[in-house]
Amino acid sequence: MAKRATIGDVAAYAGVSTATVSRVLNGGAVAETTASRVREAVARLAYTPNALTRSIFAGRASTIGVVIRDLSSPFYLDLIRGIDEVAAANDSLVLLTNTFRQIDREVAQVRAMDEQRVRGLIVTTGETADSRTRRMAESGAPCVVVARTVPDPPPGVHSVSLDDAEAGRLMAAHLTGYGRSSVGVVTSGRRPSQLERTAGLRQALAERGLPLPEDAVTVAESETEVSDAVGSLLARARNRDRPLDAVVCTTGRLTVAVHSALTARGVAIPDDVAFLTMDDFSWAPALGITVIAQPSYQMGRRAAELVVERPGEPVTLVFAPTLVARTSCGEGPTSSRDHRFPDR
Amino acid sequence: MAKRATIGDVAAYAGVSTATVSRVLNGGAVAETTASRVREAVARLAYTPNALTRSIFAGRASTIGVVIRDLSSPFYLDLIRGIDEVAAANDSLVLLTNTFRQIDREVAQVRAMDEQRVRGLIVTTGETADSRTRRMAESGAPCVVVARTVPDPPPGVHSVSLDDAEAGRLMAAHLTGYGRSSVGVVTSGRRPSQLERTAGLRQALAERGLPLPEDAVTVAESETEVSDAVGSLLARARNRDRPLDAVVCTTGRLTVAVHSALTARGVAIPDDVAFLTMDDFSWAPALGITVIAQPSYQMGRRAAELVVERPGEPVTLVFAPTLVARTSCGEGPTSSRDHRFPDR
DNA sequence: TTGAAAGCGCTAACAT
DNA sequence: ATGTTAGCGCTTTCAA
Repeated sequence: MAKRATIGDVAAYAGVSTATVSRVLNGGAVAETTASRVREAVARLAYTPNALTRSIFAGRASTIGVVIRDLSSPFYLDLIRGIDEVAAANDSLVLLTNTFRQIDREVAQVRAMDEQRVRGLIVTTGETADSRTRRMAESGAPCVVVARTVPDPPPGVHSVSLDDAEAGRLMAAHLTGYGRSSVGVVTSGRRPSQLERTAGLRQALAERGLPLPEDAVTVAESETEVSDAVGSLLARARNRDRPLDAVVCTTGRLTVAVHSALTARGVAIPDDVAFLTMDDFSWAPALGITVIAQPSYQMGRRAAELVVERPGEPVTLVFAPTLVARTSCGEGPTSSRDHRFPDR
Repeated sequence: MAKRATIGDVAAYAGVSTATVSRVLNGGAVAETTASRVREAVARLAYTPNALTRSIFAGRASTIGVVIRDLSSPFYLDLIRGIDEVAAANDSLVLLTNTFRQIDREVAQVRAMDEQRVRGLIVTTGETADSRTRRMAESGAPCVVVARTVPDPPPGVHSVSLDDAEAGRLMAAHLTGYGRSSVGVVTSGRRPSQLERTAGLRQALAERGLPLPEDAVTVAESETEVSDAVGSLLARARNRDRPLDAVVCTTGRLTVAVHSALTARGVAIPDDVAFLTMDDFSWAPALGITVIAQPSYQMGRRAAELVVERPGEPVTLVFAPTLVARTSCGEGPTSSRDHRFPDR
């Protein structure tokens, strides 16, 4: 196992001091003849500077930490792509971890990022990790919370999120515009974003004189729970005068599962029920599924830019959702060509 | 911007030496009373050890570098999930970059990983970066090449790949078993894996007396080129006695595009042509698309394990592809229930 | 223009 | 059981 050349080796080989080598590497005043001798030595010894040691001086690493809850969600994938692009343009690498939706991992991983002295942190975690992100921000590492707003953020703590209530409202407007009035919801738990989407939907429905009763909202934490959730929605409707004519899914993660559960039960989309879900995805055009899209790639870019640009005041960025109409809610008044996905 | 507490601050606060603090942190022999005083100081000062400085001693960071060609491919996503899982179990973080299929980025990013003194590297790059990975391996950072085998690998350089020729053979066997004989291929360029899949397909077809002429194989590098590729396949078939009855796509990245191109031209699957593609994906069951699946998650795990376990001899792991039969090649002899995806 | 030397935050011999 | 000291690989004064 060959030892790596250090700056000292290069200096010795070139017959200069380490200070001189450092200068030619980082651009100081060096005579051209000396410099070329050093470059020669660098090449000969295949010297690769140690970024770790370098960071010790800067006080911080050049990496951007990213803690993702669920790598399998298309939203997060595009988010990462956006982050990565900005990082690459700023000579940063991305230190990535996946929490697999486990809170204890979230905390451990944010701590690990802190230990790595990341230049900044982008997290999609719950509030549990907030105390640490605050401390990190204090010590000079900007933290950007994604998919959630932070109440009363201190300097250095920013957030990038979607206008979730508006997403719910868009859903209501679209559905009612297509003549649907009895909506069932599959949602995925207690996260603020989930709750606000449902709340926005409920409010906008109410404004149109349509109630969204509590038992028309079912919770499915995982894909396996979706089938039951959809079943209960369908069963509930059967006991009423007004049959279910629309199913809304508030998280892109469960789109496949909800769609499958509906299809498996012989429900025709959109003839029996309209189907409307969150987050655009590559197969949505082919399947004709109408979605509320988040500009996830842009959100990733902006999050990374906040890390790089380190604004003095806390920044709260709320992005607007857009509805991409296809055919899963029926053929409606306006039918425009659909070439919206992908958005890069 | 509050300065961070260092080990020296903790030592001073607790009235001990830095060596003692280091011992309680890393488990040396310390009197319980002293230790608790130190822990108290750690808590008071919110001391978080600097992993960077630590790595300087170890000679290496605790991070695993991962260079991915295309984050948007489902194959790579699951690969990363596997890597991340193993990394987390070994107190490692994943340093991730996306090359966006640009060769110059590949080289720069592998170099960046080297500078970060990653504990090991997992790359999906072309041969261009091989000289560097060899050097990294020499200096003690195991490198695992994914989706490609490395000819004559030196110690520390491993590979994890799919038996691509076998994938092609599986395709041929399935298609012919379902009575298809005139196959068209959409492939994505000159990568070895792509070529071998086509070669395997051609060979197995030939064994059954079915030629796969050169012009039945079209290349589409990007999604936008797919429509033309599919068009030329269809046009070519029209000028022959035997119409096209199967379309094969050799890369999961282009599945949507090929499927859409076919559908847009009014081609019925599987009635007009059978459709067979690479890589399982979450919508495949719903769409009834038959695929050749790679155990991408397992491949990620094994790749990361090679980094962690650092075997002395070069390891070449070739995984077997499996065909997941659904309905896109027609209803065939054996129809088994399909619950294969996901595989975690 | 260049070198000597101090020091970044931490660990690991070596003493005590 | 604890402290002292010498680095790890690099940058950066401060002199020369």
